[in-house]
Amino acid sequence: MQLSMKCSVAVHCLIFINEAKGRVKVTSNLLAQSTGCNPVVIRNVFSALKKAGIITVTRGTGGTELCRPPSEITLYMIYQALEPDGISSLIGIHPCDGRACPVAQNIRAVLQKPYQKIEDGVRSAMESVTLESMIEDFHACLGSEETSKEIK
Amino acid sequence: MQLSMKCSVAVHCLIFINEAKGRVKVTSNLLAQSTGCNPVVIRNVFSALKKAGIITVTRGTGGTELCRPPSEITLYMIYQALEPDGISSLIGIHPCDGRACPVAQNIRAVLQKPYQKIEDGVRSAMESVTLESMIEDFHACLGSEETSKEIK
DNA sequence: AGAGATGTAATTTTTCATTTTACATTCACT
DNA sequence: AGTGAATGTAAAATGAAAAATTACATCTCT
Repeated sequence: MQLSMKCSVAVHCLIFINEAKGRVKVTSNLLAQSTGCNPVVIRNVFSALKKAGIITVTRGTGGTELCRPPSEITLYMIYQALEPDGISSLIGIHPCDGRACPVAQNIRAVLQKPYQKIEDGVRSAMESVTLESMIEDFHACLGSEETSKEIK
Repeated sequence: MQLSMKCSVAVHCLIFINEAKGRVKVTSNLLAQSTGCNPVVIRNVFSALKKAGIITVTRGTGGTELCRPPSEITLYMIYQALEPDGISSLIGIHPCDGRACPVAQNIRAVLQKPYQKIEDGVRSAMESVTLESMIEDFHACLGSEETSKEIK
């Protein structure tokens, strides 16, 4: 199970929303165009980000905005919003519970500590990345291109 | 893509091999019983661990042994043996290359740094776990059960 | 030669993420 | 009120990757 593409789509959306602020009304169709996903996928991402308090979405007429400064939005918040069972969904253990072998009976317990370490490692890495820093990097990318195109 | 179950199967196998040392000949059929996997799955895991210099497998007559002390075998070595493309196979980016939107054109570059951080976090977490420590934890599990059963 | 293993290619099955369809709901504007 | 353009979600369809299985070649000891 991959650090699902939803996460990269979400970052894409958030950067887009930030860039569009005050200029363009950001709808699920617009972002579907930009990301190459189906509008429903975008709406589901919106829904998750909304529940997590990261964006507001106005019903009926449409439009999306960040509801806190990018410096306060971490990659971990974004990830958690989209994968509620967290990082454990990245990690699998083969099922071998009812078996006579003592290794089979205890493998789950033995792996718990290492997998917890991995989870902690991923979490702290993700917490150290803010949307702000990704936006800065995005601008740096734009700057290094000869033509810095506008979002139309 | 999950931190594939192969990894937990491999740890299972290695603990088993360690426990059986000098007592039982460890065949793919035996470990298939213990893990609940098909013998071919076990053989494939063996094959990967062998290439990585973690175990030796004797052809023809059968049997498997660790070829270095458990303190020198890290979880990262095991993982790497089984997933040659490494941790990047855990992480995905939605494909949106040929699109006009500047966010789409640069999202890959923007995510590279954060994803590298995550990879580093996972790697160092995995490097800090040795087979020895997992074997110790396994023994602790055994000790805490009233009947500490033997591998038969 | 035969029994019991491993080694591996190739196929089938299963599982799961993703996409899509469909429709109810909401809001603004006329 | 009524229409148009959105969002919100459930549910079904699609597709792709993982896992299991089959099959058979190869090896080693007795």
